[in-house]
Amino acid sequence: MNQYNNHFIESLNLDKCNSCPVSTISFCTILDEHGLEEFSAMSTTKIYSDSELIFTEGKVNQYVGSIIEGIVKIYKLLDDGRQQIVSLAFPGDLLGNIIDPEYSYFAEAIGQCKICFYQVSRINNFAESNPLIYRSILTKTNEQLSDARDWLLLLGRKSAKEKIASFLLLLADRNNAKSTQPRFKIPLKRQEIADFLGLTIETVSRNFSNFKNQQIIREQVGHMVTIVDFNLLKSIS
Amino acid sequence: MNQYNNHFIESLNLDKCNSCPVSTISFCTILDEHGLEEFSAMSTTKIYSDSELIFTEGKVNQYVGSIIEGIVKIYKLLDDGRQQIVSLAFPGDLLGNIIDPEYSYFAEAIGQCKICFYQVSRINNFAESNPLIYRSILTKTNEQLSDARDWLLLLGRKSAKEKIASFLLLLADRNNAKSTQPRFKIPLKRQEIADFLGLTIETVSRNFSNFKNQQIIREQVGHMVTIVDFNLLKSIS
DNA sequence: CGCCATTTTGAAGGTTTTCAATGTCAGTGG
DNA sequence: CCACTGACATTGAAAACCTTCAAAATGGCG
Repeated sequence: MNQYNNHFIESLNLDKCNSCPVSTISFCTILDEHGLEEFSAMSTTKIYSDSELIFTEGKVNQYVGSIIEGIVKIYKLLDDGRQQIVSLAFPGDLLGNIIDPEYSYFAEAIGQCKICFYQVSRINNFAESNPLIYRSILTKTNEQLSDARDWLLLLGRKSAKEKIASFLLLLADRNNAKSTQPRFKIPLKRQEIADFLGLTIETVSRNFSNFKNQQIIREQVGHMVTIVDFNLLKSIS
Repeated sequence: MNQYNNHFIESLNLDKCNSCPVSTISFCTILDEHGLEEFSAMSTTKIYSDSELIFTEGKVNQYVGSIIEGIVKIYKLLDDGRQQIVSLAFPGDLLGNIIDPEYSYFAEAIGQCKICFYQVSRINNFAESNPLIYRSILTKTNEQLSDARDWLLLLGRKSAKEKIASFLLLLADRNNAKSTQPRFKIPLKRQEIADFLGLTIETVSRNFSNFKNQQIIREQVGHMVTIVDFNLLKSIS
């Protein structure tokens, strides 16, 4: 009975990874079957609903996660409440890190999110026999660094119009919308777009209106947007 | 003769690391004596003079470096020449990465710099027998990511005045100036400060003038600066 | 001393923000 | 079914902040 039960749990774990939609892009993808078996046994999957907090700045860094479904916004706050979104994390992206003693930002679900969590301490134990997991985490971290630096250029040097154009192209890219007229859902509210682009909600709204008037984009119900003139948008960005 | 020569070279390499001023903070610090011996044999030290280019965007990523002396600015450019400094790298900091196929930014020496280089391919070979080097690189990369995200908040949400204050405090911190009235050299020209803070040179100059008039800072010849009212500066930032 | 790069300062202008009001839309209850 | 509500988005007008353009001042160095 006990034996059967253990076997059952292990099967479940392996099934979980085998059926995981991000198994080929998450940081765990480098593991072989043996490593994955051990690794999957360490994981806990959790579902968050819209606007739920996942990490809080200042709290002890106990868990890292891998996003399975949904989008997570990573943001920082100033004392007076001004907010800056420093990253949007999509499925396959790593949430948190295994280095810092505490979280240095907030993470919040945008819409429903499914996240696969690991204890930081257990990852480090695991790494003793599977050190390549460090390289895999490094790869993910390096991507985030590269994205962050691209965004520094945007925040520091681009105009509002250029920022909005870049934002739309980023979303098109993240949605793998390869058509000449990509169509996708904008997952952020106007205020969140503003907090991502370092603008006010009014400036965001005005620039969206301009793009719509100039027929560069079209917006349908439910925040669906179509990029009508992709090349023009690219040259603006 | 050959034997003697080989031994001489190995001694030189070990000496190099033993006398290295950043041996306790660079990413190579985790290596034991054996690892360090092999590692140091892979390294090449190079000296750059002021304004010399170290990396160029788009070039194949062949080398990573560890800064031994001096400061390096990492920056990105827009097509029309607008520039954004995305990082200032100090002694002990890692330059470049071992993941990307090519450099995605420019790196330029600020003043004279001494840098210890390693071939990316050789680091990866080395890691096969010393995988913990990945964790060490991860730690450095993670720091850079954290700094980049702090800077996103600054660029996106702070006023010019707050930016200048934050910049001064950053320099004080990097100079380990723990006095109540820290004093240090500003290594950047006004234009570079502007490119770091997402401002124009005139705005930077005006805000420096304001701080000087309000006796918050004092500036001496040779870009030496004293923070007179540290707490005020902190509350402004 | 004079040159050149750099910095500072002034005045005008523009972009973005702020403040305020209006508009839209989905959900709720009369 | 439609009015009401509250959250979110848009629009307008004025103000603020930062930039742009221009000129003067400073400072290092031959």
